[in-house]
Amino acid sequence: MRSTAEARRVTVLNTAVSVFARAGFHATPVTAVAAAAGISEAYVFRLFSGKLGLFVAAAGACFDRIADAIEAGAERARGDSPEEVLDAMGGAYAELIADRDLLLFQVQAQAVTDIPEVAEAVRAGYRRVATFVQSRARASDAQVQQFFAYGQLCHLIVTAGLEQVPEPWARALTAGIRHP
Amino acid sequence: MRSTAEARRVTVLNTAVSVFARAGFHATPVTAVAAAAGISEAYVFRLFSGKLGLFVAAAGACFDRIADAIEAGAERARGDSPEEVLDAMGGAYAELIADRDLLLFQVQAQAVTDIPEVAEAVRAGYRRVATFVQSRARASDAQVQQFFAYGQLCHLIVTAGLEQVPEPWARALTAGIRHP
DNA sequence: CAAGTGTGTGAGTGCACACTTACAAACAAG
DNA sequence: CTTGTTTGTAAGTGTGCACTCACACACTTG
Repeated sequence: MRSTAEARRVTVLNTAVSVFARAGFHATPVTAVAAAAGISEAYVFRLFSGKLGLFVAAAGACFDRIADAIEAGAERARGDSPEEVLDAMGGAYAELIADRDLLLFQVQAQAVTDIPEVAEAVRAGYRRVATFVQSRARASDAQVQQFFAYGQLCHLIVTAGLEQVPEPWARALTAGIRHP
Repeated sequence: MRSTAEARRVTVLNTAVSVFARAGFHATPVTAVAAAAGISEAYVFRLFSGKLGLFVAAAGACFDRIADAIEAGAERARGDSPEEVLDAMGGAYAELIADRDLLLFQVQAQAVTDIPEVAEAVRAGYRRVATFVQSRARASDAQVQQFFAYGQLCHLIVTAGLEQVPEPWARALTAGIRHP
């Protein structure tokens, strides 16, 4: 049974990302993530230092998964040009967030950046992803900026459910965004 | 004293935007907006149908102010080309969100779109703004999309406090964004 | 087997907060 | 002045939830 606690932490973290993604930090009781993880609320509190510690750790797990996916995507690029590599990264990201948990968790995390620990976790996450994108794709500042701008646009499209809106303005905002 | 209630609603709504902007829907008690507005909590509940009604009404007020600012900005455009009009609109928006309340409220609203009434309010807000931008600037779908993508990027820059980060990746993301 | 260590929980505790109700003062109309 | 309406509040009420603690089972080590 050695070190099962560490294994627990990993599974709890992944379920925490999914559960927090739906209603956010303040609206989801830790009972909810405990139940989803199949353990008691008390044990979650033993595994993590309070609800905030759990959320911050979940943010780390979330950005880890995103960074891994983008790094893997870069490997599948057809060529070496910034455009090709960025395109491959974008495709990998689009594929990853198809289930929406990772995207919605990012939105929830950004909403509670008034908590310093969360703000730092968000910065750390984007630091990792952005530095990798910039160095790996050898992209210009403007290209990196555009990459993230359209990534953030996805947040709006998904949270507002714009794929379901047939009106022209919504079609304009969602045009060309990969499989939403 | 006739119809002071309606005037109250307006002032409460504007303070509600500011107060909700800081910590979001679930983390701000209606006591907080009541205190900021200088009235009792009980009266807020009489003026609006529950906390949710207050938040949805505040969202309406928030998007009204944004739409008004962008419409006014469009009037100040130097020329009639889509680029010039979009630039003027962007400038007006940048100026408006200098105090951050309107920007942060949008982030908070997007975070609670799991509540259908909020999702509809967000859609209604973007419907108004996006249709105006598209028709007034006579911009292409791609231009409108880019306009909103970089608007969403501002959400990330502000919530994560990227203006304060001197590292290259953060400089790339904030490059050229007007006075943050 | 006894003692220790790590994994796990049930049953609280206390507090914050959404919402209500009963009541009061200001003002208007007859 | 009385009656009615609107603006406003103080003082609850009930509930949900973060966090704790005492306790139990599993497994190891000597």
